[in-house]
Amino acid sequence: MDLVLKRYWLVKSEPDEFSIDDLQAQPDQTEHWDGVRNHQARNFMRDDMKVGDQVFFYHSNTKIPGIVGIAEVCREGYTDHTAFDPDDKHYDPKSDPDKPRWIMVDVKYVRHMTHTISLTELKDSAALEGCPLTRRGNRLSVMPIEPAHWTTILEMEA
DNA sequence: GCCAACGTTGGC
DNA sequence: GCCAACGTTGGC
Repeated sequence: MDLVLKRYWLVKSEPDEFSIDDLQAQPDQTEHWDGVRNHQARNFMRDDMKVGDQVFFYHSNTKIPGIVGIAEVCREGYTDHTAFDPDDKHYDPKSDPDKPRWIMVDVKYVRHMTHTISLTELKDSAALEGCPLTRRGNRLSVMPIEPAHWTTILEMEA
């Protein structure tokens, strides 16, 4: 067995587009995380996200933005086919099927948080200082979470 | 390669 | 709806 440290992540979604409830409602509670069109976020999915990694599910652009649940990676990076579909919202005419530039992973629902850990609470936590999420002006839709921060956030649930 | 203009994200 | 913070694009 590989002795690999489990990694932790956070992914953002607008609940109007795709919420934690939507993920739970999938037939196998699994969905591909398509539509990421940012290179840094893409690189995380392509290079670093491994099956079994734990993922915070974050709702953005909503009344109370914050962490609403947990998912886990169940398939590692592969071509995001939506980039080739002219009818798709995230169509990228410059993406060549022979040389795909966009990548997605599959995530599986694990559970809801007992309550939303709001962005306000996250910002107020001294232990989370320096976390990419609470950094000003952060727009990354996929970001790594340090193990210590993961634990801190879980403790905020209680 | 610089940088202004423009588009998007996302909190408020 | 506003606007700050970025990322991307395109002229030069």
